[in-house]
Amino acid sequence: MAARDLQERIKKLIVDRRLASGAPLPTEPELMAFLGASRNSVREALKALQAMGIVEIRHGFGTYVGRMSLAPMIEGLAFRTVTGHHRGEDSLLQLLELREAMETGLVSRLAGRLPEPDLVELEALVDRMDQRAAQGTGLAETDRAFHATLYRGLDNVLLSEVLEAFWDAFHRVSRDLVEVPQDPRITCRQHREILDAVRSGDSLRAEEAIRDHFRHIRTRLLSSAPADTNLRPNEPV
Amino acid sequence: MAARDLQERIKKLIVDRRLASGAPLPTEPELMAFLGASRNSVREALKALQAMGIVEIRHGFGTYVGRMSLAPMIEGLAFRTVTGHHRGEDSLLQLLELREAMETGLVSRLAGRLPEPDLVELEALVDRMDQRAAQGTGLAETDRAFHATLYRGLDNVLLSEVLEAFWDAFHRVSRDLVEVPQDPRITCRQHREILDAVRSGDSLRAEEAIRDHFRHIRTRLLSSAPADTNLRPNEPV
DNA sequence: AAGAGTCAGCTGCTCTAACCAACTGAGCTA
DNA sequence: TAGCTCAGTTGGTTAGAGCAGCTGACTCTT
Repeated sequence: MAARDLQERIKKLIVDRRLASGAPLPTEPELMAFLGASRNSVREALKALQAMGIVEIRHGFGTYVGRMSLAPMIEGLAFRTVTGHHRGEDSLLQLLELREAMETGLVSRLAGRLPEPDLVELEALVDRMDQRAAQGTGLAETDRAFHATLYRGLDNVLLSEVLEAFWDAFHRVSRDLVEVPQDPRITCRQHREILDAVRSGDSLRAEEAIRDHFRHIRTRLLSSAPADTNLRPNEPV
Repeated sequence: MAARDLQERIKKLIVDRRLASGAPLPTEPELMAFLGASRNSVREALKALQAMGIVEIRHGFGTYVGRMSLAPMIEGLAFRTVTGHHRGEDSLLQLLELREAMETGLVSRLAGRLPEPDLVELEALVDRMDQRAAQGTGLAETDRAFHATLYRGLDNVLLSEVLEAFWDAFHRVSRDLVEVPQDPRITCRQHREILDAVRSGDSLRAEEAIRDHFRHIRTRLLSSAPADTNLRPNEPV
């Protein structure tokens, strides 16, 4: 009865006092007095809020209002996908489809509207991808950066974060769950095509380029071995 | 040091033992023994997992693997939006744009592909909306049901849940944060247009119908008074 | 014999009190 | 002045006791 309330009351405290991200919360003893609960209960509430990214706890320093990133969502999504996969559902494929649905819809409204600096940055990223592909290094980082930079142009922080969150969840799960046969050169070519299409301002071409990119990933996914040997659903943060 | 680990180890336990949603977890004493931690620490870890929807705790009964719904994500998103709004950001508008971006992209691929039973159900919903509009009753429920039923046809549970989550977050925040001038008849008309467009199989028309719907909501949002009187960021569940 | 009431036992929930560990900053020392 | 040390703050962890919700078997009544 009390526990659920404590969380709500702490959230209410944050809102009422207009505490911004990074602002310090009352210390545990202060919260005990304010909420009229034992230290234990207060801590459990804080832990739950921490798990939601609402609060950030620093040992020996204090508790602060969290940055409220979508990190907890990634955790939850990743875990959900892993368990679903183990139960024989196509959860990973669904996650990929979710990304595809969003990105195909979004890239078309980006076509021709991306400012030159962003295009340059994307160009540089694709070049870097080429280098890495030649070296045989992993493309994950640059791929993530490419997608992040691309949708930054939408001028909607929330939207960008959601897209990145889905990217993170997908890659974390697919890395741990399936053996993906890499194919760097094709990936590079597809990203360059996406970039060119966006630059040209041709919405349909851009959309098709994204769709092609995802089709490639999906194919790799479906043709991959389950590789279910050693489970490790999550890496330590 | 230990606390973060405990969560991971409990998650690992769920994965390793292939526990499905609803399956019982070890009791607190058993977890204490298994994890080699005190009761308190175990409980804090469980509370955090509960906040993420990974675990479900039933007083006097036991702890179980949770349904891993996106409810926690709604919580987090809603809170984030509320605090952002108070800080003068257009967080609520961003949330609405996020929904619009997703739905415009998705409705086009639904056009002409929705099975007849779903169309009938949508028809019934719009009729019900008409009734309620005439009575002056709230449209929220039927609106939610309409959008949920619409995207059910995508055959992607995750996608549907994400859309519903965004719907929930948006409506919860907008209900608490701004005074929205209702306009039931226009809303009804727009939903009927969406339905007709989808039924006709005309992708572009469907997309435009959705866009029109959101444009209407956005207008109401921007023209509304802040209504910042009595904050209540979240209702008790 | 069938039904309702009761109680013992599980479960998780809350509290108290003590100590451990990380960090800060004032004061001391070289 | 530069560096160290140490006291005081903060959160982290443990222990043990009692409270509260639920289940199932046992008993008493009908």
